[in-house]
Amino acid sequence: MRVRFAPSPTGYLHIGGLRTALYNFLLARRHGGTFVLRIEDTDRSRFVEDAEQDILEMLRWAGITYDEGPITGGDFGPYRQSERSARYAEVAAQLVKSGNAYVAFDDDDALEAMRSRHRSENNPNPRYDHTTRGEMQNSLTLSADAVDQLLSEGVPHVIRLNVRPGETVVFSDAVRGEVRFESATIDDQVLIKSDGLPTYHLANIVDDHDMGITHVIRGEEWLPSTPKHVLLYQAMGWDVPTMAHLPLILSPTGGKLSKRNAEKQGIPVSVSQYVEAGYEPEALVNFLALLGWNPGDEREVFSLADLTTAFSLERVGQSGVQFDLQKLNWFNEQWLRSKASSQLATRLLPQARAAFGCEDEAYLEQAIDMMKERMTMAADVLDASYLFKAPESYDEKAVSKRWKANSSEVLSAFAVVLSELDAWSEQGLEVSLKAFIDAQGVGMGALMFPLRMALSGVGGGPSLYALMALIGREETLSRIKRAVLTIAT
RNA sequence: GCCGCGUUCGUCUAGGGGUUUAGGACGCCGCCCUUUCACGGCGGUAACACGGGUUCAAAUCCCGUACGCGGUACCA
Repeated sequence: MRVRFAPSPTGYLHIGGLRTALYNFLLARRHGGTFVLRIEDTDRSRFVEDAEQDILEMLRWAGITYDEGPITGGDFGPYRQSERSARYAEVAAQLVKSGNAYVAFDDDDALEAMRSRHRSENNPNPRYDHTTRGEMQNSLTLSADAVDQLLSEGVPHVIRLNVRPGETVVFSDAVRGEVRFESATIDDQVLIKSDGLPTYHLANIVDDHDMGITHVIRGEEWLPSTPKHVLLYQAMGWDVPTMAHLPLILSPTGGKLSKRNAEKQGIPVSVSQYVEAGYEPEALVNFLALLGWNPGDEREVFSLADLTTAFSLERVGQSGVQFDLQKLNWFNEQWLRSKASSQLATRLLPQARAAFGCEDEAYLEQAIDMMKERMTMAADVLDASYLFKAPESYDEKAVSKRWKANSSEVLSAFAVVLSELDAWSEQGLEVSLKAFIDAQGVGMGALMFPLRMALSGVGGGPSLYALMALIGREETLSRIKRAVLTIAT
């Protein structure tokens, strides 16, 4: 088995692209096959300089490795289409020779003229096909001499697929079963553009054949052009690989997950944006894997390794799937909790340093330990600024609701106990606090709430015993003192 | 317009003729746990697009309609 991911460097890696890459990768790993990365850079006008680099980086971030590709190399290289032009020209020439393709000289104006001649309400998009090619300038309508003449004069031209009407093109899709198209509904696709470079359709089938690709797994947007590809394989006498068209990822409202549309709804489309937002790679991979595929049982949390043993094309769904950020966040929480605090601390230290001047990785690790079950994103720990410095303000609503007349008094009395406490530890603090409220005859809340407010400035958060143990005696006393002064007045 | 693909809780989905009072997960709501907020536990909310047919029996098979999505470029 040989599969490939063949992105076009016309933009940064898209979330849907990552899923396609993932499914290809999983299938290859599952079956001991080979995963090829091929860069389809035949569109000079939309080429984005650093897109290829982004694609490579994002795959690496996600943990998706490939066996052959640009940089990596392999026996079927080169792996950038811009470096394989000669081969496409050769195949195109063969197709012309066998009558399966033809040369066409029509420029943009001629094309538009044809379209406006035929355009009507019932035919808003006239095609260059068997019904219209007879009225155009091509090697089917011109004499051989005229064609040679134009070619020798260097007149710009393209090569088009010669689609004969009256045939039914049938292929079997691993996800959808048998799919059929009438050839009369297929246009004479441009194979070689006037700049001499191939279109996707030609380059793709040539490379898939030459690289020995056995399974083509790609997005559903390619389904309508698959009959053209089948025709091309047949014209060259090549085997058609197994086709599998994945359901499209839709926006949360069901529309296309286009950049504009999605970002309006707060859904980033570039993988790099998820990296920047701080998502765990395992979470994105896990979420994406389940978007259009399921294991058939009730498991939901999968590592990449788990996925490689569970994945199969048979369990890929057929209908479009809506992107749900909340579910992604849930996966992120799951993965965050499974990670060692020490690992997260190492990662977050630079940010903690920038925000709070925190240089102590062990301290950060303890802070993460107590915050882990409250975090959606790793960096959430840094939002709890009270872990690193005294609160600058106190939540007014919470104060007015729960700061009582005796709160300052209780707090001040407890501060005395704290200043004399021998065992400054989570357990020691808990013991002394409980002894204190017993002795004072006050309720737990009468002390806990003012204390929480003094230490954190907010109404909710981690265990106060843990918090005091973390920030230390001096800081605890100073925060209490300050709160008593600030809130009481 | 035409061509293609699709349609089970709001979302991701299981189920593919009788096992179904249609199961799980996210979300939401409630209860419990609890100093708080979370975590966790328990419970609840909520779906077979519609119409025909086939069959003793249809969410499941067939046809039609509606709706959604994709394609209809010298983009990929």
